[in-house]
Amino acid sequence: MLVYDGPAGTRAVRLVEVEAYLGAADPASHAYRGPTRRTAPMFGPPGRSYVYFVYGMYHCMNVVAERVGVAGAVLLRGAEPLEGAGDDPRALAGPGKLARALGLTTAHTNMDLVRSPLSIRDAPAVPASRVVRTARIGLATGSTAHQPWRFYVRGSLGVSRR
DNA sequence: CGAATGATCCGA
DNA sequence: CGGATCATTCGA
Repeated sequence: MLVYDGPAGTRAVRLVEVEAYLGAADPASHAYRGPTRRTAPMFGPPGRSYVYFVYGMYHCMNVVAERVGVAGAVLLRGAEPLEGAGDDPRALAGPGKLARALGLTTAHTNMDLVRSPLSIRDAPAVPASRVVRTARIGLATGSTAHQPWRFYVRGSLGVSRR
């Protein structure tokens, strides 16, 4: 689950859809061409956030997943509301909508997700039989475009495309 | 400095 | 399928 104790109170959601992004080996990744000011968190320590702004109006959040110097992150694409996040899972179905619902912006990039108001915590385990693995969404081109690096919980209304 | 573009979403 | 809308990135 993802918890944000922010200015609007505590908001908690149960993550049901994610995608993995690598570095130099993944043309679809922001980290493909090496670190920049924006993507620096992707090359930093694991367990921190990487939030970026795109299409002039949306923010998307990732969880950095590799050791320092190695790019790797998990894009949070969908969730179900638990607390303070409304009661409609469809409002959390999609990375832009998820970030918006929690009130996340680029100010929340590079935060320590273990010890900060924005945190990732354990949630009840999901049986492997309910986890679906598919290709990632919204990628233009690239050799990794068809890799099955998207995971979601079968049947959840918080999944962006079903 | 200018131009292109994007890990999206919504509405027609 | 196109438009919204702008920070970031790359090339000149």
